[in-house]
Amino acid sequence: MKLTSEQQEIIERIGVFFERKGNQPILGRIMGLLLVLEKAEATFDEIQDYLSVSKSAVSNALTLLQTQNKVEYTTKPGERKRYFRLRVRSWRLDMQEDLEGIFRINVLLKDVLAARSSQNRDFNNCIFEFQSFIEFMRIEMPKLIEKYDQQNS
Amino acid sequence: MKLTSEQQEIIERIGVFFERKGNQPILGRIMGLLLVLEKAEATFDEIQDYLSVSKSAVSNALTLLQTQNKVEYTTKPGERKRYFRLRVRSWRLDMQEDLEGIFRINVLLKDVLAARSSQNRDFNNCIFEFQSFIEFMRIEMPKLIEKYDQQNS
DNA sequence: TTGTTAGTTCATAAAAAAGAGAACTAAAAG
DNA sequence: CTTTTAGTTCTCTTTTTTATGAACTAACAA
Repeated sequence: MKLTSEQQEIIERIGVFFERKGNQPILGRIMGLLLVLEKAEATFDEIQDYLSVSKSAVSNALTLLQTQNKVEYTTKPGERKRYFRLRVRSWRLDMQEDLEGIFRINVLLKDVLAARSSQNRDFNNCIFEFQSFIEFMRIEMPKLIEKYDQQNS
Repeated sequence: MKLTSEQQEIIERIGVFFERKGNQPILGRIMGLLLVLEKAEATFDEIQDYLSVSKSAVSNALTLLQTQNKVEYTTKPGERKRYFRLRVRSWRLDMQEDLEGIFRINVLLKDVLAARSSQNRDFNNCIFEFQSFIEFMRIEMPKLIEKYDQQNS
């Protein structure tokens, strides 16, 4: 089975997206592949074939994706192969973590302020204001998520 | 002038924070340095001294930070040196961009859905739900920011 | 027991990123 | 002008990342 050029293009774009988050290229492409395949799953060697990468690269990538809870596998009775697929359910948590990651500058800025004398009031204030803004967002974000869940229940 | 070990430690932590966002190590350290210095500014060679890196590394890093609008410089009458400092005011916009970056998976997932047949309904639904969640966040986030600005005006 | 399949591990090659240091340039100072 | 200062650019080395291919292992199959 071959991928359409539309599928290939999406895989590359998703690859780049995850690569920019600090993952190695193959990880993103595997995610893309599993998103794009109709069955939404693939065996080890299918992944190898579709993406034309080496066994070891696939093995390492899958191990990583599994420890990151992004991928899991099932087996089928009487078959030795594993069928790998995305754990889409966990993505919302992943995204919340990503957001937390952005907001984590907050902690650093608090420490910066603690380490600074009160000498340069203007600058300190500037930092403080930004830091308050993040604190606000950090507190409101969970409320927003709650709101969403109430709307959709 | 020397940095205290507390200052050095904060610089490293801020360095790592920015490095993990995909910037090269020196960029983050320069940001950290400018956050930690009482004057909140430094000349080219002060940066070199404090961080003990080469001229070229400082030059490249500063150029980059300036094109990213993270740093600017002023000059003082009768002096040829430039005084580099952070553009803290723009950080809120930067952060909004970072958030947008996270939410951009949304667009990709829409394209994924468009490229998929209706064959695998379960999976499609799963993607669609996640995608709706992001769309919700993406719409609500600006409102949240507005709310903050109203509270603090 | 021997073979086969499915995947892992290890040693290394290839490519990319980060940074150093010297040569260079532009502008102001003497 | 010539010199000095401040910063830039270029070349090359070091380090890190990414991926390959071959050897290896575990489990089941014949």
